[in-house]
This record gives sequence, C-alpha cells and structure tokens, in this order.
Amino acid sequence: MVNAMEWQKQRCWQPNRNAEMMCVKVMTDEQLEILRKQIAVYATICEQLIEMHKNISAHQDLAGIRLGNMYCDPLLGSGGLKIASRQRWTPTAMQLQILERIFDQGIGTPTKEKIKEITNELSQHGQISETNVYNWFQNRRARSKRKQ
Amino acid sequence: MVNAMEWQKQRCWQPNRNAEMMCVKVMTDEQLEILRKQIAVYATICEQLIEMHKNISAHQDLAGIRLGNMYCDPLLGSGGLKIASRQRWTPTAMQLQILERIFDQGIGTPTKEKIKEITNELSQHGQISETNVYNWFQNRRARSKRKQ
DNA sequence: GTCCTATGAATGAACG
DNA sequence: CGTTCATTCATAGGAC
Repeated sequence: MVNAMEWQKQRCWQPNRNAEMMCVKVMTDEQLEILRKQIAVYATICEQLIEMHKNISAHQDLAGIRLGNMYCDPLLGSGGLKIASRQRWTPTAMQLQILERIFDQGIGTPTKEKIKEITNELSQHGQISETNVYNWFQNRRARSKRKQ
Repeated sequence: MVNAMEWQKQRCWQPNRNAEMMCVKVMTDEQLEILRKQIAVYATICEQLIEMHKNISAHQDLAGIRLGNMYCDPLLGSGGLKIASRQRWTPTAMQLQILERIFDQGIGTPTKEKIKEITNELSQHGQISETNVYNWFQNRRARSKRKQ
C-alpha cells in the first residue's frame, strides 16, 4: 500500500526534483496572506473541536490526552502498564502556545508573582511546576538572543 | 478523513538553514521558525482532539474538515513556492578530519571565539555555520562520555 | 520500501 | 544571565 504519509510529505515539502533548485523561493504577499488564513482556520477548527468536545464530555480535559505527544506511549498503551514515561517536563501543545504568547509580549523574565500566575494557568493544561515555567523563560530568552 | 497522525508527522518542517540555493527571503529564519511552531502546535492540538473525539463518537467522521490539506495545498498550488524540508548539515570528510583533530587536542569546550575561528577555517571546505560547529562539539563530547 | 544506525539538532535542567 | 550537560527527537544513508 502506498504510504500516505510519505506521499503527503513529498507533496508538501520537498522540492520538485524536476524543477531543480534554480527556482527562486519567494513567498508573495498573497501567499503569505493565504498562510495567515490557513492558520486562522486551524485556530477556528481547534476552538470548535474543543467546544464540541466540551459538550460531549465535560469531565475530560485536554491534559488527559497529553499522552499523544509522548515518546513511548504506543508501547505503554498495549501493556496497560504505566511506567514512568519521562523524567523531564515537556510542555503540551497548549502550554507551549500560551508560553509563546506570553513571551511575545516581551515582558522579559517574569517576576515571581507572574510565574506563579502563569504556572497556575498552565496547570489546567497539564502537569507543570513553577520551576518549569521559570526554566522555560530563561531558556527561551537565552536562545532567542543567541540565535541572531 | 485525513489521518491526523500523518499530518502530525509533518509538523517538523523547517526552513532550510544551510540554504545553498538561490533564495530570496521574505521572512527571517526566526519568523519562519515561529510560524513552524505555531503550525505544529495547532497540528498537535488537532490531532489530540481528533483522537479524543474518536474515542467518544466512533461513528462521526471529521472528513469535512480536511485538516491535512489545509496548510499545504494553497501554498503549493500557487506556482513554485516551496518550503524546503530541513536539510541537516553533514560534515565533509575534510571538515570531519579537522574537527576530530581539534577535539583530540582535548581543549574541551571551545569558546565562542574559538568556534568562530574553527567555523571560518572549515568553511573553506564546505558549507558550515557556527551552530553546526557548536552542536558538533556538544554531541562529540556527550557521546564520547557516554561510551564509557 | 522497510528497517536500522549514526548523528545533527532541539531543549529541559543545572551550573558558575 | 550566559554556558554547559543530559536526554530526546528527527533524519540521512546504508543494508536487505
């Protein structure tokens, strides 16, 4: 069977081999606009799905499905044995989204108060500690600085 | 319905850092990186939501949403745009030899100055960036350590 | 085309 | 804060 993933990958991201590298990679304003709209659509879909889901199961939280992005979950799932999956904290998609948004507001390293606040908010979307938040901001800042 | 897993698998595309091709940048690498992460976040959230939803209503199909196509098609469709998949740096034989030689001198972690210097020297033997050199030493040290 | 391995890169945490 | 370490993620390249 055709590997659908590979197909899509090729379709989406890989340079057209026939066209060769000579083509100039330019994103026109129009294309950028389309991209923005696509992201907006994504956001809307996410919201709708979340809404939809809330109506179906009021008790289930996004935090509960964090399993999805953990490395060894497929293995764990079959055995039913939940061995400690990972030592270090990994932000969930939701948490990352929020963190990035806060970071973009350019407040620099949050105060202790702010950290508490953020931690509290993020803990609705998964396990997290104040240290995690603190470290994240430290790293984010340092790396964005070094990057240029 | 688009397989969300497949979509997620693609979430790691990145701008080509080593871009040796003719390339007119309309976004900085930083911006592209942010964009990438943004999309990745949505992709992950969508996947998780879909997964969650599957567990609840097995009969309902989300096909109408066509998550998988949303992002790529518009971009690809408009003539020659491509966002190259990441191409990771691979040291040339010459570069590797030099790197190994420097490493064997046991200077430990090169300073930032040293990195610059090395990068400069190695760039005579092929495309390379300071980040590449930095990473190489990080990995080399870590792996030689772990081996014991 | 499928699996495996080496390794470039990313990143949470810790150190000075 | 700037650096460094430890671990994990993702991919290039080879074997079959």
